[in-house]
Amino acid sequence: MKKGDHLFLIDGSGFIFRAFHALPPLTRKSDGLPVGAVSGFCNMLWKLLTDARDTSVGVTPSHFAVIFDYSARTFRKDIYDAYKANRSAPPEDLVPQFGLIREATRAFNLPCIETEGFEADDIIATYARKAEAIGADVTIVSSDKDLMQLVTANVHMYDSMKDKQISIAEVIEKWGVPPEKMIDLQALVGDSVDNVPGIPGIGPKTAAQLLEEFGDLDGLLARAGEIKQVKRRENILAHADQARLSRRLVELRTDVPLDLNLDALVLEPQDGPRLIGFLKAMEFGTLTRRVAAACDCDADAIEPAALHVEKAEAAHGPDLDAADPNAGPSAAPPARAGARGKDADVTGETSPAELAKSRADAFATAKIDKSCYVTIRDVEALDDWIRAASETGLIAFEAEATSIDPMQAELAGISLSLADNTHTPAGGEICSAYIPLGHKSGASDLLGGGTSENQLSMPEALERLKPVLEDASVLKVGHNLKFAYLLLKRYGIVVKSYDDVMLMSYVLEAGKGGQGLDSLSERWLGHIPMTYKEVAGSGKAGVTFDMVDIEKAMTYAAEKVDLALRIWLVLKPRLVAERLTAVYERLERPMVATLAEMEERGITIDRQILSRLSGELAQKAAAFEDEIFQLAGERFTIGSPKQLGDILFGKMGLPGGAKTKTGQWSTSAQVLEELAAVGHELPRKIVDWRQLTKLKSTYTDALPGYVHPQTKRVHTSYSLASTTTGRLSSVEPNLQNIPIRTTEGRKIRTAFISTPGHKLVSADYSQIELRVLAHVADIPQLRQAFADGVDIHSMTASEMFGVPVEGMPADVRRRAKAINFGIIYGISAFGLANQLSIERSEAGDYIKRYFERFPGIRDYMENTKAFAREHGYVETIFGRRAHYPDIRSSNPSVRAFNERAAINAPIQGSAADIIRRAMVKMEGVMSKAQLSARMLLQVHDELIFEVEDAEIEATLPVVVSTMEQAAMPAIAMRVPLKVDVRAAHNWDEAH
DNA sequence: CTCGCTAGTCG
DNA sequence: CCGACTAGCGAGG
Repeated sequence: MKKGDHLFLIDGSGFIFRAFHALPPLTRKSDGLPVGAVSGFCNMLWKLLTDARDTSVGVTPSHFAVIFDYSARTFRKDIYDAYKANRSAPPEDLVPQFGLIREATRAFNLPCIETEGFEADDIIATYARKAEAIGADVTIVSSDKDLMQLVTANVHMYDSMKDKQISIAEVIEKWGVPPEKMIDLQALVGDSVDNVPGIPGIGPKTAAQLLEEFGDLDGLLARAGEIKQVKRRENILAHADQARLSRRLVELRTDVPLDLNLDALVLEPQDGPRLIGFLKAMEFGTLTRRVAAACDCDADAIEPAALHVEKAEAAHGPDLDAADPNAGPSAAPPARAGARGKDADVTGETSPAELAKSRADAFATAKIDKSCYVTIRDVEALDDWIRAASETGLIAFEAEATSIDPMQAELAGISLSLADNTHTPAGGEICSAYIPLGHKSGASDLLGGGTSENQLSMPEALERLKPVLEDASVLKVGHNLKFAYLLLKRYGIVVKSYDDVMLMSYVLEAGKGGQGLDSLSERWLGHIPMTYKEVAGSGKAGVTFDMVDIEKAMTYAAEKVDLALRIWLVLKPRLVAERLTAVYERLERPMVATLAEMEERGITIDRQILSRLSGELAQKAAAFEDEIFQLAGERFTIGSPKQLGDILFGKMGLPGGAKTKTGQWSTSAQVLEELAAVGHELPRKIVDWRQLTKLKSTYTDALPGYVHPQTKRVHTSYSLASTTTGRLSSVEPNLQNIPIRTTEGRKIRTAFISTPGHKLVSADYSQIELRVLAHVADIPQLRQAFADGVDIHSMTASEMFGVPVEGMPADVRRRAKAINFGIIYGISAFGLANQLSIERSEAGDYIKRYFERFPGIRDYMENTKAFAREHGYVETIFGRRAHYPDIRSSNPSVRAFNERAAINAPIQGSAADIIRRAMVKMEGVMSKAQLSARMLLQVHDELIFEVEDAEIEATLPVVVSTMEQAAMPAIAMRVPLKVDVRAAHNWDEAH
């Protein structure tokens, strides 16, 4: 150790007692072993080891040790027999945790120090003084007053639970004397807990005053006769020896023989797998996840460690304070160690599945009590909630705003929900609060409504909330967190460490129903929540949330977070039980921040181009309308399929083809094309008119309306949980269906442009779904074709029809291409016949021939169907599940439809997983390569970036390799992935 | 004003 | 034949 180093000394014994009383009585899930203090201890160590700079310690440790009391007689007992004789046995629930905390220390690869005959405090004192002598700085992690005598300019204390540093000034503030006089002060005051006698009638205030006047204890005892107060003078004179004895008891020894010298305390790197093994054995899921992420380990692959400590008897914890001190609504958070009911988790569960079940059962019937919801209107109450969140490390939150568009919304308020003990679901206290921040006075105010009275100022509240929202050691729970994430990012808060119950449910139940908070609440809690409409009205009578009466808003907002927290408690163990944690952690949760950033960036569109196109389309469409009315002999609504059908198949008597499922004549493009092909003029013009009006109404007219007033860009919103297969979807506007297949439509893409000095880069996977098929079904010819880089449709045509690839007629290839797509879609003769406009029997022959050539594909399809029938779901190569409950339907067409979807889902879903992996990795890859490329859009198999001109050349290969390697290392694909990439100033030319 | 239907855009 | 979203129409509240 040298000058400038920084030694952290953890008062392990002190921490155990304090954590035991301050933290919720957490028990290990599987056997009810009390582990609350161990959990708090591990979280603290992790935070100090990874994040100490961000705490109020403000420095990173170079040396680190955890010090414990050696549970035997100490030298103080020899001095004074009654020393610590008042101490009662530690609480029953704490006993097994002593050993576990020592194990935890070793699992963190930290020195675990204890010396017979000395208390932890003496060892700490010895190390601190030695380090100080060398010129190193010391932080003692403890809030014990007995250690305050050690504080100097270079030795500080740190209260980890309050995140507060204790330096000279804090000691003076608290005790009225500087640290070096703490020994004398304690000698005068005594300590009834430790049986340090002191002098009767002298408390901290008097002691400080006396020391101020007489300098120190010796000075005081020598001149005690000068004291005016009779009783006080007599007490001091009578108990002078007692005070001297007390001083010997409280003064810490700095000469303890040390087994490890200072250099041996140097901070060693973490042994990730070992630590994860311990944390898994303790069932500390959140911390396991964090550690795994930090050390880039796969937690799922690590076995829980075998603990050396004897497993305690599974027992209920003691019923601490039975009464709830916070009965009745108040703006105070639920008591930390307060009332708790039956601990449903301790009733003998042994497996994650059983825990998941008991949680689900407990919550399915738990009553939701809205009477405990509160409004936070003052800083004190807010601070109480924030402190409680920091202590429990878990809080549900939601941002309420004036719009469902996070790019336009203004914050109206924030709701919070805390559980006093996350492992006492049914009986535990879950309570919620709403912090109104931007509410306006009601509409009755003719002046238009000013800011409502009696709410916290938004900047002040956000300043206080920011640290906890950005604190990686406090898990934030929410529903559809991307909304709050993006909204708060606009307010300067970047939420760190979160769980999204919408995504958790999506991973568990995609295909089984909606993932809205209302659906989840009904499904898991049997509770139907208030609707937004009930609170804010709708349509003409609707108001923005900031105009809603605060009491009403509070109930609605507080209920939402209450539900989110309960759903989290139900779903979190289910993820583990169903072995879906990796899917959630790798493919879902990281997408929240990735997509929020893409949405925030948006893309520039050229409104002039769109406006010019709109004009052209309007002119052309008008010309078609005239001609259509001429040919029809009357004016009618061309856009009405019903009216159009009457004209074509009624009045004009054309041969009607297909009917829709409601019995109407179909006027689909396919029907009209067939009529046009046999020489009818009107259907052709209808088809053309439809194309023009579609382009105009859906794109050229609509897109400019989405340009953001401030950013001047278009910000789509991606939905992470609306498809069964794992694909994203894009809304408001949908930027995943911008035209490309016709030259007219394609022009719209020229309106998507890069900012000056930049280009748009489009990178798309080539044939990713067929490659996935070749991988999962393991088809030799397909694998070979992709390995050789040959045209896959030509290869298919060649195999099926015996036509050489060289000089293949375009039509033969077209048919093979349709068959290839059909295969991915769970082919049917009906569908293929429709697609190719051929007879169903002919399509059937094609399929038969295809399966003869590629029997592995038929096997894959049959196996997938059988799996889906048996399990009700299918899986992607990364383990994502897509559920098809109707695959067992007795209705043959419903069943067949579900079978086709089930065949398609692993293919489409695996491709979706691959591009998700690429997206999650992309940002880190770019920053590592010191490139500033910004990912803007995702279109299923394509990513669009905006890249500075000077960096294009360097960026393209990075994009390509990140995308092509995206399946690795989780899956080594049997076929290569191929990515095509181009840069240009607009999307049309880049694609 | 809401909702289902038809149609058409994309991968 | 798979997966999405949106516009316009028109029926029903």
